[in-house]
Amino acid sequence: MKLDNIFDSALKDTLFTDKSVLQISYKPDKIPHRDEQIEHVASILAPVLRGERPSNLFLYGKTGTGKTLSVKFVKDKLIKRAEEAGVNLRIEYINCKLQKVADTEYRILATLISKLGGSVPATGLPTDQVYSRFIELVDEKKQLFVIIFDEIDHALKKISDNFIYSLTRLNSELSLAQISIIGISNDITFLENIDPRVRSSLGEEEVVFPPYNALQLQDILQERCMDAFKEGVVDEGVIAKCAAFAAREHGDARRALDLMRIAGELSERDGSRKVDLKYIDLANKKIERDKVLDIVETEPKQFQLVLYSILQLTKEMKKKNISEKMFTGDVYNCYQDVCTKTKNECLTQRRISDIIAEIDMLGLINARVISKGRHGRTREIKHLISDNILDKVEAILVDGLGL
DNA sequence: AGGTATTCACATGAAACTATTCTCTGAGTTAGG
DNA sequence: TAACTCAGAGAATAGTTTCATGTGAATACCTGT
Repeated sequence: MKLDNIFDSALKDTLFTDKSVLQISYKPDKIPHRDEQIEHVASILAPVLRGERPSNLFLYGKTGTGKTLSVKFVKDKLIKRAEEAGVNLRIEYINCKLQKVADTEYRILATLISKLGGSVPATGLPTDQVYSRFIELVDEKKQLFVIIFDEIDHALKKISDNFIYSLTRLNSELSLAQISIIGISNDITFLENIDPRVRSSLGEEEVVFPPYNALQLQDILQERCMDAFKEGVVDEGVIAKCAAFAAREHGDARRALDLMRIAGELSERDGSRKVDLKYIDLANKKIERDKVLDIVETEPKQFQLVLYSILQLTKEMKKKNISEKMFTGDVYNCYQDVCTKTKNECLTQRRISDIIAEIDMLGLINARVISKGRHGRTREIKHLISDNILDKVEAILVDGLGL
């Protein structure tokens, strides 16, 4: 019986000792190649042990460079030491990217309050009341309060700058407690286009997390694989390749770990006793594939319509065997046809232009602005979806659009 | 031939409009005293 | 009477349209040799 085999192998032949080690949520007890940053952060925050307010701190670096991990690491140690030293210290971590948790001013305050042990209704209260409730709670005893805003750029896109600004100015209103803010962002340009007042108050100190290089990634993987996999399952070469893959993607450690985990899962499913080189390739494809499919599926209808039009046009071009270059105008015409056919409302060219630019940002298409001289300026568009998932993508689109 | 001016087909920006979701207020309701 | 609920006014927000302006180079048009 085939099923039995599957279940049997799931029970017996697992390659992992502890898969969670490779998951993002895992907190290792050492963080290789981040000593400098960790020390820096620690030295900035150290004054809390003397009961002084530390400077506000701003961290940036691309995804998967260990920002969150390092901060949490320092946070835990610091809390421990503060307890020993008898300092009243609170450090709260908030991820602004998680919608429903903290992507509006109100919600951020609400989460903070609930972490402080208070409670507010999920909705219905005026924001300034929540605000004063928060102040009240913080100020009820002498303490240092450090708030960590992860992915702060996400929040500030939606919320007005002066929320953070007023948070930083809050100290003057507090008599007993003191507040410090740690902002984490993976968009380096983010600080440049916000209110300068916020910039200077938030960025009293800055720490940059550079991307890992291939060798460092290799170290990290090595370390984790020792705990995650059984012995002899993963070869040196496999780790090296995995590191190389991730290093190409701006040194994203998260990516490297995902790759490793999925490669492990795939080879386990195959009943292999080792994680082979080929599984890294497979895993890479799978990640890519899942990412693309996920994007296509979750984008709004108008995006799907545009993407569908682009795919249709590519097909037509191939049939007629002309070069597969297409321009905004072509796409718009095709899009209009598709809209009438599917009875969707048709947006302006202006909007489609923006949508095309956005799909470009998502990496599904390549849209380059070129000038064709007398024949105007336009975008030259080409889709980047690899052939082996084209059918799947199309199926999703057809399904989603009710064609 | 070489230089300048035009012109195309959109790109890019700003402002206004619209529909939907959130916030906030006060009236009405409930339960306990 | 205090607490709670809930409808509807008003504000915030996202997505879009309208209007306006900008852009790079192939091409048309000169100009003097």
